Amino acid sequence: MSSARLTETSYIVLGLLEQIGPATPYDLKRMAQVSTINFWNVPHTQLYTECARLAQQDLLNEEREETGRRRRIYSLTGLGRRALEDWRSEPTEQLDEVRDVGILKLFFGGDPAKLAGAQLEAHGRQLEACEQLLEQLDANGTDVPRGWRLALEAGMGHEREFVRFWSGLSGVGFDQAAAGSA
Amino acid sequence: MSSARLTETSYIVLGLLEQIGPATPYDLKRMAQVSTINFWNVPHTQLYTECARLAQQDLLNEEREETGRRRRIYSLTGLGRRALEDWRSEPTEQLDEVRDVGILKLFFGGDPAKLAGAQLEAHGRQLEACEQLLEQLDANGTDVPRGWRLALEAGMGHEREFVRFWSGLSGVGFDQAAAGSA
DNA sequence: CCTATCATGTAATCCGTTACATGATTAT
DNA sequence: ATAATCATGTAACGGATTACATGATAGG
Repeated sequence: MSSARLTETSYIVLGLLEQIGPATPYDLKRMAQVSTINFWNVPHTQLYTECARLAQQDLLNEEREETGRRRRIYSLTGLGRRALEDWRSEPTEQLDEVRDVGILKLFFGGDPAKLAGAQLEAHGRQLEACEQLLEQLDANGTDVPRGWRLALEAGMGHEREFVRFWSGLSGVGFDQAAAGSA
Repeated sequence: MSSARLTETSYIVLGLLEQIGPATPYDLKRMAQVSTINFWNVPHTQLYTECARLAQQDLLNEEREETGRRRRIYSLTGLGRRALEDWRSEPTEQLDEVRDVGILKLFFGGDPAKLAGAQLEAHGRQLEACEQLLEQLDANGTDVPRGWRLALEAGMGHEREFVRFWSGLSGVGFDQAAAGSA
């Protein structure tokens, strides 16, 4: 009913619910941890509030367990399903920024070599984690959605690009970094 | 005085002020448009409020024009300069996500080929804009800070990676995208 | 002189983060 | 049983986006 705008977080909730069916916010959290977490993390508290918000707009159905914990269980309504489909089927030209604190420090005069050391370390670990996740996906065979794999590969591409970029700076001192093209 | 935490936006303001000296928020906006804007945009209204906030913490000095518009002019205090230096000289292992709506749609089942079309278009334009900016930087020769160029090159690397990724999907229909490794 | 656009700012709203808190479940 | 960790949430706060609004400047 209320016409508050839908954010990316909204679509993450709608999309996850479409894939697993009725679930609690906590279920969504666990699911996100092995899927979107690599490129779009959403803290668990937001999943609770976002589910409630979407329910208010009749995009989700909300039920409560009769017994015990009385957890809230959410599922897509027809309206929610349509909102998701509309969003998904509309290609976007939106360009999102690669907001990276390491690059920001570099921009404002941080020491390239020192930054590169820390960043290479971190991105290397991240890349390994991605590779492990990829293996898991492969192990599960065909029942993992196409998009999961594609998004993971996209993320890994950027990780490799980060590694490439920082590698070029890792041996470079303060002075040499200034040198332009030969 | 008040001990509110400093955000990346704070450091952008501090950093820009270090480079141009005393300036109004509007000056900062114009400066950002030819420098950080490519990888970290900050809306102009935030520059006004952020300057005020930093002044309250004694990180910036605030003066007002005597005449006419009575614009506020900000400059770094010693405290501000030190805060910037501390932040900048501390390498970070922080990994920021590449939150991209196109990838998100892909993840949730958007059509790879359709998305690729729109995304290639947009990223292609962006890459061109980067190249033009790079030429401008080169034209200005040596008085453009080292970090500007490095950050721009980092951004361009990611743009090229986007192009590479979506290119791989542009000819792919709904069905073929499912095919794994041979 | 009138209009349009640029310049400059304020205020409200809302999302997202952080802090906190308690009920289950498992391990020892 | 008790401690520790996992599960499940609520509430406060603050930064960021959006909407609005008015004063200068330039073009016609």
